[in-house]
Amino acid sequence: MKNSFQNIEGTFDIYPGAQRATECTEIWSYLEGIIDEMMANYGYSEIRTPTLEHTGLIARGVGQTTDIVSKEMFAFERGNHSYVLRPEMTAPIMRAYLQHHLDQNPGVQRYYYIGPCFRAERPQKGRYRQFHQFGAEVIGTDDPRADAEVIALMTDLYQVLGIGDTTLKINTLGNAEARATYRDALVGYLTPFAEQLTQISRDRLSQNPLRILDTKVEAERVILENAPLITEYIDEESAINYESIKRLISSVGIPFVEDPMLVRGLDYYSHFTFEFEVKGIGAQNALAGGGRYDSLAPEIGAKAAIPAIGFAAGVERLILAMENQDLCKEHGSVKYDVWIIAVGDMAHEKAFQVASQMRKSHLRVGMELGHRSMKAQLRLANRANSTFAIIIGDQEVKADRATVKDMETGQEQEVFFSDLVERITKSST
RNA sequence: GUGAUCGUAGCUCAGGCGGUUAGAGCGCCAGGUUGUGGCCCUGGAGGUCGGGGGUUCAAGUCCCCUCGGUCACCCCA
Repeated sequence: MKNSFQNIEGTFDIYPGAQRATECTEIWSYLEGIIDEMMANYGYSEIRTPTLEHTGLIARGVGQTTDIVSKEMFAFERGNHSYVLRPEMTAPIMRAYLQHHLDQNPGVQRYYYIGPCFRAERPQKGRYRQFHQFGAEVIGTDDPRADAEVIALMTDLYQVLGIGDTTLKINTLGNAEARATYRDALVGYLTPFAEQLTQISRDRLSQNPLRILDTKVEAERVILENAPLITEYIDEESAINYESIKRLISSVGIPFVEDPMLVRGLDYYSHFTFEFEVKGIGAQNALAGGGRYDSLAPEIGAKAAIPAIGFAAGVERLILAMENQDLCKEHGSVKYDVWIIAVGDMAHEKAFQVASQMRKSHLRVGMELGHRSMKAQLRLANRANSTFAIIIGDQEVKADRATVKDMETGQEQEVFFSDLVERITKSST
């Protein structure tokens, strides 16, 4: 490249007309529009928090021993403070909730967000160093309907987008005591096999044994076949809630698969957890993941637990799934109502005024700004997919009439400048 | 962080075992039609062959380093 500056590894630009769907402005706009609409349908309000947070918030919230905190953070020092580019949004949102006493608002709080997150991993398909997440959080209730609601929300979104082939996996991790008992049982079971485990799993045996459950190493999976299941250790309240959630989502026709090995990699999850997967987007097939995180609030400064449930979904992965299922094509180009063609200095000024007037009437107006031939400008009108071309030359300025050309039929008509807006508005809607 | 693989025009790619001014298609610009798009024809612009170093009379081609892309492990959205 002649240009010596490039975007940083694992990041990418989003620009109009990009060949890759994940880099194409039009696809992003379309998707963001659908997400905003869906969230509004469900009564979720947008929340925006800073990209930068104190390192301590993330370390405490997400968990010191998680991979995200221990090796994937973009953190830096400045003055006496340590900052991070946020690797996820749930902890920041809970921080904002506590900081602004949002529990004082009436009723349960429902939020959604969309924005960039950062993790220092080696990039691959569906995984970038700067990536985008959108998600929803319901804070202030432990009612199973909240859990079922966020599931329904995601399911509806996939349906509206037309995405098929998704699998919903669900599990419950129980309360803290249940998990501790299970953890001991699992460690007890796995310790005799320690010699056969990978180094990573051996470390986890003492650090975070539940993480061993989703290993991909075949030998370890074989060992795990006879391991105790968390299902046998779940506390009664969790079990009842879990049954309610299953009943609720079944009652609205949402299929799911129970997976007792599903544990999420962030420390704040407890009770209900879930994950949406899709085929065909590479090894990183998790479209969205989430669960209940009642214990997050006290971890970052609240006096007591605050019941909450939410999920995070990857925007890039969603776009990859759309692309894979051929759902990106029709969102490729902007359609113009009119394209104004001006030849000559007098015409240029007139065209500027006409464009201004038409734009005030909410028409989509395109116009070239250089001094190019009529032929060239018509070609642009054609490429821009415009319904009409309005031709303004010396003749038109003198006659006080523009030539309006229907780009599909090729038919032309002379229209007084004063009647232009009305003429176009009538026929373009 | 580990590994594999790739890097030639804006894009997709050709360039046998090193050998003249590095090519094509698409796209872009202009003209063919002195004021008319799509199709067609003609022409043009655009490349220090990712970057640096080395071997050689000679490197896009061979060697080393480096920077990126892609994919997988790992992890997760």
